[in-house]
Parts: sequence; C-alpha cells; structure tokens
Amino acid sequence: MTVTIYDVAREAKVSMATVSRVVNGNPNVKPTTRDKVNEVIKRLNYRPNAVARGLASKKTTTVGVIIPDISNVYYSELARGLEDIATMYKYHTIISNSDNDSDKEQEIFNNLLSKQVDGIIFLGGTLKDETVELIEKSSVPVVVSGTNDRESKLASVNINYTEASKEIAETLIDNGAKKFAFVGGGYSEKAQDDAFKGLEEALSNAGLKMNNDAKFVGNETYKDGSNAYDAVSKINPDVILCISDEQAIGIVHAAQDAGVKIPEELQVVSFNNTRLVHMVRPQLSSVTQPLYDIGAVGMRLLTKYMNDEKIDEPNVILPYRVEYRGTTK
Amino acid sequence: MTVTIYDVAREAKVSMATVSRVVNGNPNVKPTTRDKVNEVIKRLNYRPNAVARGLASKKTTTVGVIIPDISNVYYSELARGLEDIATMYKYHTIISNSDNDSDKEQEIFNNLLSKQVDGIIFLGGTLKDETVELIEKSSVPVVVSGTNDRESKLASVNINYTEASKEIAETLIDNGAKKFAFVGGGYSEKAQDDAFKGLEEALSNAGLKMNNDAKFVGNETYKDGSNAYDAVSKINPDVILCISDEQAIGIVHAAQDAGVKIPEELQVVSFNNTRLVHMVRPQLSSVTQPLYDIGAVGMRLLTKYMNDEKIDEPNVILPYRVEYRGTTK
DNA sequence: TTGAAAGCGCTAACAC
DNA sequence: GTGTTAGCGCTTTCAA
Repeated sequence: MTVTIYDVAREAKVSMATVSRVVNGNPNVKPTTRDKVNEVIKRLNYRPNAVARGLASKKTTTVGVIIPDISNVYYSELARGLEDIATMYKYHTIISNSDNDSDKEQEIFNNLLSKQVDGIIFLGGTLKDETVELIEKSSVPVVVSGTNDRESKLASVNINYTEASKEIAETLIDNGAKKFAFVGGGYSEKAQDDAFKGLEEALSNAGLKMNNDAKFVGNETYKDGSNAYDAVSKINPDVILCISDEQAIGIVHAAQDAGVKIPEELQVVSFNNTRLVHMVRPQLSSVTQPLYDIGAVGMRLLTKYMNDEKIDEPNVILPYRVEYRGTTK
Repeated sequence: MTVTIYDVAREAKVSMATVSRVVNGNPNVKPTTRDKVNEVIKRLNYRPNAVARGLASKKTTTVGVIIPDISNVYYSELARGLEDIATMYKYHTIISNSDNDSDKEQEIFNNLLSKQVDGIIFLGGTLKDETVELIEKSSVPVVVSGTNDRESKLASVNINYTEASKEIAETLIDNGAKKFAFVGGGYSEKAQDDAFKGLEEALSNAGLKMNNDAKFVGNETYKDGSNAYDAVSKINPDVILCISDEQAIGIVHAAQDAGVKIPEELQVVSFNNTRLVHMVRPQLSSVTQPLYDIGAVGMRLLTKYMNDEKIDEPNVILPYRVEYRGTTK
C-alpha cells in the first residue's frame, strides 16, 4: 500500500541503510548509488514516514507552542514570527491555546512531551509558579517569548516594560500631565508589574504620586475598556497607560462616548502595538514592540538550545520605540 | 532513562499488553489489575510515547492546518474555533502558514502527510487547481473551512456570500443607493466571486448596472484600503462593498481623509466580521459571519471523516446576518 | 562505501 | 482476563 524505505531499497538493489543515508543527505554514498536511489524514490513517490523516523532517532522536528489565545491579535502576531523561523529551521509547530489557565497549561505541556516535541515555546501569558516549576524540570528546552517569570530564571525574549513605561510617563509629565491612571490586563502579570513600576518611578522622580483608585486590572478585551474607563475616570486622569491595545481602544471610545475629548482632555497610551493601533482614529499612541521579532527570536533561541549551540544570553531584551500618535498631545 | 510501558509492566508484574489496555481504557481488565497498574503508572510517572503509539497504531491524533496567515484576524478567529474542537476530540493541530501561495500549500501538504496526520483542514484562501487536485487524491480526509473550490467538490464549511451580498445590495438600493463599487482581496477568490455575483444580481434586478471601473482587487490589508479607495472613488460610488474588514476600514479612513462624510456621502459594508468591526468609529456595517463556528464546524466535520461517521452533508452552509452599523445610513 | 541487524516504544492479533 | 509475539518504518551502530 504505502511505499516504505524497504520498497525503495529492494527496487534500487541496495540496503535500507543506504536509502536512509541518501534521504538524510549523508555524504558517504557513492554518487552513482545516490542517483539510482533518488531515481527510485521519485519513481515510487516515496515519502519518509516522520513518525517512524521520530521513534528511531528520538527527534521529531516538532516544537510545541503554548499560547493564551491565538485569536488575540497580539499573540497571533507573535505566533506568525515564531512560525516563520520554525519553518526556516524545518520544524513544525503544534499550537495549543491555554486561555492563560494554569491547569490547561500543565495539561498541554504534558501532552506536548508525550508527543515527543524537541522543544517548547511558551508565548505571552502570566507564568504561574506551577508552570515555572514544570518548565524548570522539563526534559526538553523551553523558551518563553513575550513574557517572563518574575525572577527571569527562564530563557526568554522580551522588551523592557519598565523603561518604556518610565519614558512615556516622563515625556508626558514634561508635557504637563500630572494625574496618571494605569490599566493592566490578565495575560502577562510580569509585563504589567514592570510597566507599573516604571510609571511609579517616573512619578516619584517628578514628586508626583498616584491615587489609589488609579489602577485597574481587567481582561485585555475591547469590551473591558469601558469598565476600565468607568473605574479610573473617577480620579479624572490626564493620562491612562494601558497594557493592551484592544482595551485601550475600548477606553478611548468609552471616553469619547462620555464626551471627553481625546487627546485634549485625556491621553491614552498602550503597550501592545498590534496592527490595531493604526486602524482607529485617533490613532493610538503606543510602545512599538517588535511583535513578530519577539516570536521569531524566541524560536531562534529555542533552535539553539535544541541543537546544543552556544547561548550568549538566555534573557534577550529587544529594543522598543514609543510612538506618539493621535491619542497624545 | 525515560519510563516505558515495559518498565510499568515489570513493576506491576503484568504484561505490556495489560498496561496498554489500561492506558487505552480497554474494559477487558480486572479492576484490581487496573488499579495496580494505575498505581505503578503514577508512581513511575509514566507518560505514553505518542510517537511509538502512532507508529504501531497508524493513528497520530494530529491534524494538519493550512492557513494563509495566522496573524490575520479573520483567520486567527477561524483557527481558534477549530482548535477548541480539536482539543475536545483529543486531537493536536500542526499549523502552517501558506501566504496563499500554491507552492507552499503543496509543500506543507506533503510535509503534513509525511508527519502522518490523521486529517487536514484547509482554512480560507483561494483554492488553486493544483491544490484542489492534491486534496482530491489525498490519502487522509481533508475539509476546507471558510472557502471552497469553484465546483464545491470538496467537503467544506462556508456561508453563502452570494445571498449575503445580494441582500445588502437590495437593502441599500431600496434605500436610495445607485452606484456600487466592489473591492475584493487576494485570499479567497471563491468568496469574492460569489459576493460579486450577488451584487450583480441585485443590480440587474433593479435595472442598474455597474461601471467597469467599479471593481478593485487588492490584498486585504488596511494599507491597501487607500489604494482601493483611490481606484473606485473615481466613479463616485454611493456604496463600497468590501470583502475584508481591514481593507474596508482602510477605505473608510481614506475617504474621511479626503473629506468624504461616512455614511452620508459614502456607505461601506464588509464581509469578514472580525472583532475589528466594533473597534472603529463609525462602526463598520458588515455581514456577521460565525467565524469561530466556521472553524469549529469544519473541525467537527473532519472528525466525522476521520472516524468514519456518517456524513449528512459534505458542504455545510452556515447562517449569516447583515448588521447595519455606522458606515451605512 | 555498503550491508546486516538490533532496536525505538507501542499496538493488535492470537492464544491461552 | 491476560500474556506472547510480531510487527509499525525508520536510524544507527558495527562489521565488512
């Protein structure tokens, strides 16, 4: 029925070992033999069985990807970057959605190991202790992209949220802003905490301080933007810093619906930099993160671990820029 | 090193076959034996090797997904639906991006087959003849979701673009619109052609006809929206029908930048219904496709094929609604 | 440069 | 209800 390596060997009058060598590009094959084998492979339309190969070689050329939600623009852009590099290095990716749920993460993790993946990428999301523990004692390399554990013990790719947040706050303070509000989402607590820290530093340096009611933690959705706005608008902020683009857009619209002029009466800056920032009017001021690259570099880092290459730096920090668009003065 | 079924068998003083039965939930095992085996499995932290299982059983519980671009909101929403159903049925998904490129599609297809996937889902995208041919002679079941071949030979899940388009055109004609423009994208030619057909029918029924310059085919991106607007604005249309949300939003903004009032002077309706439609102001009038369901139902259909269940109807047409929001009068 | 043969870890008859 | 055994299709020593 299906053509196996044995059929090719018989037809080409060589051993299975030789066919295997040809298929795997082993140089120790006489050119004439190689040609003969290749001819038969083509004629019989032989396609190596990756499962059998995986069993024999203990390598599946497959990596697992654990992602909170592939339909979230932020994550799907990371995923695309990762995918492209995986393809470049001849890896396939098994993607599973965790909804940032720790139990699901662990289940997925174990499933991926049972599938014998060569490595795992953990995209975004909050890294709860149990998950970090699982990663630390993993039998295959793991890289986290677009997030990190609190102590940065894991191999990771990220931007410096603290610095970005601080820079934004300083700029806007220089520009006259005094009252800041902060809206975090549920997915990456590390990013949120780091960004909040940067904001606090900038405020403290300027002799300002934040109102206790000025922080809201929501769920990073457009709809939740109006909840966020309702919550923080009580303190009448000059600026709202918001982790998620979708939520920031929700905030902008909620404010506008309430008759607040943006950016004149309220400025909004977000951190995700998905393609959405350009698709709304006024265009959303944001930290421009290299999303595609965060995924791509994470995957590249993982390939290094999988091939036992030298790792210069397990915690990669990628550059960012702040772009002031329509939602800031 | 790693724990195998053999280790468990030895430790539990039973045969491998019995362990296999327990692991696979085969009822022909005495409860006491089952308990004993389960205890050992837990104690040794045994995790079945899915690769070995795949080789022996010729089933990998893995499906391949070929998608034009996971970072495109439309496709990532389909992907999420599909993923959830796959997980529900204990399948994993290997996702690969094709960029709607026929060569890549074929390469991915063959790679997936070599990975011994149990089935393949083809998401969105134009089905070129070579791809259709590949699918037709595939050794594993294939379902196409969110697109179809021109003759509907393949198992598929879709909405009726012709009907939707016709309905919109009729409604807007009743409402006074006379000059229509149409903007298609690169990804799904079938959808585009069907939608165009519906528009033509409605126009013809109303004794109207379309200007030759009123059709533009672009690439479904936000940026391309301004190209599309430049192209079709020459005929001064009352209405632009646009397949892609992103592109439609680009059109709206290009028009607004040119001083055109929306919806008073120009109405815009799109077909994709991604979450973007709510995130712009004015909110985009659109066909509300059940994106998540198109993916989910496609996956469910595929599981039926993979398990040799009875198929009632290989071409599933899902219901749609038209929602008139801010970009129509 | 090539071949023989022993697994990789599991499932699935088949026999008991 | 349980065990024996022959593969699944390939890679990888080891020897020649």
